[in-house]
Amino acid sequence: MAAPSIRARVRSEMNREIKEVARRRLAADGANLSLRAVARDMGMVASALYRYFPSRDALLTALIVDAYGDLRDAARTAAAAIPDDRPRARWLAVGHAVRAWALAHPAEYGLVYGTPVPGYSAPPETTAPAAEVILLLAEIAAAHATPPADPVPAAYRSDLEQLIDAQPGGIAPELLDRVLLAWTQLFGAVSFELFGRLDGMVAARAEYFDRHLRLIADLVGLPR
Amino acid sequence: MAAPSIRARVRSEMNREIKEVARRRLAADGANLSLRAVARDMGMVASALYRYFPSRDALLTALIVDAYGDLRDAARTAAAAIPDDRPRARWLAVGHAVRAWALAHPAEYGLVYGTPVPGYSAPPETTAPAAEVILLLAEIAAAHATPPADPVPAAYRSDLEQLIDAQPGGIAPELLDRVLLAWTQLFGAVSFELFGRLDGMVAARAEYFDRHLRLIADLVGLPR
DNA sequence: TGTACATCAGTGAACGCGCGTTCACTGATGTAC
DNA sequence: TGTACATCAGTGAACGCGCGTTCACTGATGTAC
Repeated sequence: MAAPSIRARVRSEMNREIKEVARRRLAADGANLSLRAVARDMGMVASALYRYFPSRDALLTALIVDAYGDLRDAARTAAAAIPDDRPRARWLAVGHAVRAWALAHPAEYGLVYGTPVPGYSAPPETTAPAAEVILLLAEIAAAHATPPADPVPAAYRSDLEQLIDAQPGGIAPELLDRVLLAWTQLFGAVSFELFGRLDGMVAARAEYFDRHLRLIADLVGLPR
Repeated sequence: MAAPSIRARVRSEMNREIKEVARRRLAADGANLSLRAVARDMGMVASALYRYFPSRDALLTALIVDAYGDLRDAARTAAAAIPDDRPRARWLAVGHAVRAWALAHPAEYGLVYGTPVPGYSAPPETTAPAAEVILLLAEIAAAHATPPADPVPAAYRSDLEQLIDAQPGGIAPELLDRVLLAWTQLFGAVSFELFGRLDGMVAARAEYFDRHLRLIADLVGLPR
């Protein structure tokens, strides 16, 4: 295979830089990304961006896919740093990594876990990356957790079974139930902090979040 | 006291109608409320709105205050419908009422519990109404719940003590801790559903939410 | 009860700004012979 | 190795739209005498 041409290398470097600049704009202005603002920051004319992304939505989509990927990497790295025989510590590490990533990249977090951007509907290519963190949580739980046996209502149970069919990994519905609940609560806690709901109430943010994580770990049945 | 003049009555009716129309626009377009769109929908010219609200932000603020009030009313009504000696049922009723209100008023919910609106910072008059649901949850819990004794980290404990000083109602810090956690998880679960995070995963939304609520009730220590 | 004046809701034009996207173009870089 | 041609990144003007806010104005409604 031939080495990529100079043009191709410059092109992909440009691609990267546009996204980088767009992330900064997102951080400054919130979710309403403006192509013209991105172009200004790059010292180009707005129409030049169309060489790289066919539309504003395409750029947004790329940012979303990147955000999921970054978040997954942060979570995976944190998990890998804890030995396999300390599942609870690993669980906590993943949770704290998710929070740390969100605090470091609030705009990207908002893009992905915040109010949907009006007029933008996430294309199918964003749905697979969206599930990555759940999968990681499920892995940790499946290997080590023993959730309390607890009957699951029928309609919801069939949702669980469909998920298990789609992503076979040998997890019991009862455990997947707990993993989903845990996943919802994990991101609920992060969003609350990030979107300012704790302002003026809880100053000890890290401690408060850690408390959530431990209760969630209990919920999933991870050994203490 | 004199009866309000016709002019005053018309004026307050107009005020009400503007907010009503704004809510509908919010529902259609998401959080980026446009004054001109509201004016169009009312069949007036945009500048006429300035007779009623001094700026777009003032209108947003009014909508936020109203939203908190509505949500509180929905929660209070649900609580009042359950006899005092069935605290767990009352708790579940409040939770389901919050979710139902959010599903019925997604835009207003997003305004209040979603990603902060860029360029708008909530003025102080919105902070008191924001706490209303917590207070209701705390009331139910304080009267009936016995949370597991559980040491609270020092920094976070002082947050709790400050909250108790600000709103004295004879609640123990250990219980307020659980109420805050419960409140975070309650709204986390609602937001997840509303912002589309469950799409393609959980179809049995009500059952899933109910599961959250029951676990949260356990967490707070409400008797079964 | 009638008249003069003040209040105030709503109009319409304008200011100055921002936006996404299109299009014909220039000029540099790469490719084929 | 040199030349002719194709590719393609970036420009700049333009289209058609939307926005919040201001301002002088008209005309109806209310108030004071």
